[in-house]
Amino acid sequence: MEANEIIHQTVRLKIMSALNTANEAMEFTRLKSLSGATDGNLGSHLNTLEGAGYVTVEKDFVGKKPRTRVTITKAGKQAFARHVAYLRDVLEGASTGDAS
Amino acid sequence: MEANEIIHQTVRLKIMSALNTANEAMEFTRLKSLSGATDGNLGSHLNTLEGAGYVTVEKDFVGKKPRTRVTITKAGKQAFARHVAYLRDVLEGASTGDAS
DNA sequence: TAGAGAACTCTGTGTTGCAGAGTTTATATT
DNA sequence: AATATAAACTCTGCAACACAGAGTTCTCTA
Repeated sequence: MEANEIIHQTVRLKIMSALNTANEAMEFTRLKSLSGATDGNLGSHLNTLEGAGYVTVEKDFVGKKPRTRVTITKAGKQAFARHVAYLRDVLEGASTGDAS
Repeated sequence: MEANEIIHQTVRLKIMSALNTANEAMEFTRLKSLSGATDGNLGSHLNTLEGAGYVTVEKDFVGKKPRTRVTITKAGKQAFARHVAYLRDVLEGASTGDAS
């Protein structure tokens, strides 16, 4: 089993976990305070996740304020679940892994 | 709670987890096959971990062959346990964290 | 008109991770 | 004696990354 380096990165791991748990769209602002990232940084991480097909990003306006909402995709959920399984494996020494 | 970036890196996470589980010295060669890292890379990761005080590295000779053995320290065990707790927190959405 | 907030994009800097080459020491092989 | 092999490195690039911070667009509010 292999680590998913896209998901493993700490900021993205927080984002993916939050989205996975929420199971519904979350706002940019929410993710920002949750992850502690700056605007630019968060935008870039979301681009990475979107590029991987793990999240979708929708922009609309509420009244006149822009709103960006992020939702985890099916592929994202699967990749996340797989990575969590990988972590469990590694952390519990469950892998008897001798790759030699 | 904060991520431990030293431990979080995938190769080092594997190493720390293996050492923590083994609870005794492990050989360089073993860690190499286990982590999949190249010689140089593994050496450098071990330096990082040693520099952080998470492992001790002992060199000796068995017969005439050099042997490097790596052992997790008390501080290493603590840091590892804390990071695992952090991961559990993040992964289970246990942190209601709003850092705003 | 002057802020303020949302959600960026862009640029620059510093840090990493990694492969691969070269090094040391010692044994085994021819 | 010469060669090869193994262990465990160090060193040198290179490419990717994370991050801060500045600048931008749009709109509302004071």
